[in-house]
Amino acid sequence: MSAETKSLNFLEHIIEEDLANGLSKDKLRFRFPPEPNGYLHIGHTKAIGISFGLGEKYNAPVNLRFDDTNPAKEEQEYVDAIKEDVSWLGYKWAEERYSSDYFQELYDWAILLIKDGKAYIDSQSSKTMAEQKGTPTQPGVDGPYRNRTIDENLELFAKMKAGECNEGEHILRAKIDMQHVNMLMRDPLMYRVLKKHHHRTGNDWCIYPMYDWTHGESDYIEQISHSLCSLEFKPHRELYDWFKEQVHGFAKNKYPMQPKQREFARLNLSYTIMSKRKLLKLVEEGLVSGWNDPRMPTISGLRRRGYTPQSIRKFVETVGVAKRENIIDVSLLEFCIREDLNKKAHRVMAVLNPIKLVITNYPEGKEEWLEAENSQEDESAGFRKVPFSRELYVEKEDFKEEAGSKFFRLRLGGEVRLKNAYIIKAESVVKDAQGNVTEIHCTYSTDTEKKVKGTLHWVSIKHAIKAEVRDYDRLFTDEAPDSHADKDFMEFINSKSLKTIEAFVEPSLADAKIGDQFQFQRLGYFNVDDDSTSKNLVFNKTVGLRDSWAKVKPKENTNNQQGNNQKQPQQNKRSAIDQIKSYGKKYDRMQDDQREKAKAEIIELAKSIAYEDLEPLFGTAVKKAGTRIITMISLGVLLDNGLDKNEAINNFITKALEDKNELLVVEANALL
RNA sequence: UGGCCUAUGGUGUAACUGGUAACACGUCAGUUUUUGGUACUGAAGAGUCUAGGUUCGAGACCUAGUGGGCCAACCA
Repeated sequence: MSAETKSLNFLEHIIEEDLANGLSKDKLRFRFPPEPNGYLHIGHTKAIGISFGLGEKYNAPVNLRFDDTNPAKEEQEYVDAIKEDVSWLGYKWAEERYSSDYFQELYDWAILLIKDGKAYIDSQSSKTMAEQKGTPTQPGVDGPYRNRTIDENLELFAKMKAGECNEGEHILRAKIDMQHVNMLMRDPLMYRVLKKHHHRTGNDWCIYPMYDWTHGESDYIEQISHSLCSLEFKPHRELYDWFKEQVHGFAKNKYPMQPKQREFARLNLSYTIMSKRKLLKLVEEGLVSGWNDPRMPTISGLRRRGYTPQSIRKFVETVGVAKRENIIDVSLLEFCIREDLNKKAHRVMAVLNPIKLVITNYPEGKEEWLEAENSQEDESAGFRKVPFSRELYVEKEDFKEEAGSKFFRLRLGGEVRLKNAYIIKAESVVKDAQGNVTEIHCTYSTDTEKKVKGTLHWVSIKHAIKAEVRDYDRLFTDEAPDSHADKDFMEFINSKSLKTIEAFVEPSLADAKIGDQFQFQRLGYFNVDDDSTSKNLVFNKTVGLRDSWAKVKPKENTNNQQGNNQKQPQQNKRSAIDQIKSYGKKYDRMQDDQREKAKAEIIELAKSIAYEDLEPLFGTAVKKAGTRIITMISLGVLLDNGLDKNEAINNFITKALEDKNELLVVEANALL
């Protein structure tokens, strides 16, 4: 129960080990370093949660650092949005920093590196340099400028900085090793000429440092103890360390601690994408209303949709941290927001798909204001009044003329409770020319103690307020839209991801404010959208309630069968021989009937394997009887299909006959 | 023809320096219920990718294989 019993993730293990090895706890310092070139998304909340979470756990400072070294892509708008999102999540950064704060210091160090013979000016085109770089499997070759004199390098670098060079004319690169197995170590670029206005440094600079040179040294300047980033930066670590060691040589008095980069797997969510570039495309092509469209996986989108900071933090916490690729099921995110809103949201009644219901024995013109509980989860939530009258709206789905015993809602002749009101009985219906029910006529009873199976929500027609409700579906139809080599993620766009509904809500909602959150009873959680006005209320459906009725309900579930589709391909993906092998692991421990089934499966699978697949298993260790048995069974199938016995087969069988495992002996005998 | 990372129920994470798998979501069933919600109780579901090795003992350590990911932007 207590926090200390919770097991540590691998990053915490690393930190604990460092502390045990003498790192002082007050030296711990982390950072979250976004590039201000887009909005933060749910994937970033993992990185944020890790670094800020560690900060909270160890009471260590966490800087928010904008990695702003590419003026071509970065904008103040993004800086502001990022700050808003991080604050909204409830995290407090120790200091707001910018990589651009360090341009001068970085430049000074670059000169020292040149003087050390560790960096040089290259003056070739990017294309020829790329060619000289080789490929992951082929080493690179040295370029013609690699051995320029230090003086010449210094002079050219100064000219670059002075604005005397054009973009692409010269660059500064580190002198490491063009034959290095790690491509990043093949004389990486440190500076390029970029005659662009920077959102903070204006036109002060016309050379800008590259990521590898900037990022590590920014960590170093800020004396970050653990620099945590996602897995794709793993290859950069070697370079990170190389730069760090060079600079530490000049600056160890000023900056004693050398940071340590460690990498974790980024978060992926099913049915959405996590790439700023691709999200930008959705925005630019108008497929969503903006970065904060409620369907977007951005923090601002989730916020507008009605997700709370607590729910997102809980989500990130439950997801955990490790180093393997993952796709997290959206149902976990949905669980987190339901759990949070269940405690907080007040219950109200709203009818999204109305049908008129008339209570024939309720006097015309009469109205009553009935007491309704705001939340059964929170006693302090109190009560409100809801108006009741002769004519109501209820959900179309809640009525059927005839229905099976599993249908707890209203049917002709059946009784049902109206939430917060009376028990009614359906007596008759009115139909239009096409035979559609347009009105349900009921009688009511004031005996509310009576037990009935169903309870319906409703709204008094006379008092109800019209409201716009936006119902969202997932943005993509594929579980992993950007993981297909042969298909573009845009092909999986769900064209029906937004449904606008004209709904009727109870009058207490008249003064709901933007951002207010409610549970529309029996339907789900909804919040008041930014577009809402007092004249035209707009609600977003944050998430539906868990709905066990939907699972029982026959057919008509059109697009909710994704769950089944997944299992098949996963199994089919394993080759027959692998499936057979996995039977082998447990074969000798199975119950008789299970074993019969398994054997039949194995015989089936064995028909599609080759002898070459099987032969290596002849050498299986004696103690692994199961594997040897399944091998024997499979071998039998191959022999039946015309395979000739050879030396290896005979040896395998002979050896098996002497085994102490009876099952194996039986199978071996069968092959004689 | 390379290097690095990774492999545990449907999903995600655990298992302290080796002692035969736990938690959450999801699924199923029951109880409660003026929400087919919530809460509570219970169940099913993996023997840890494969093979070999070290060991009294391996999910953990070693080797090889297989699957997945990353690495050749004057992006970060």
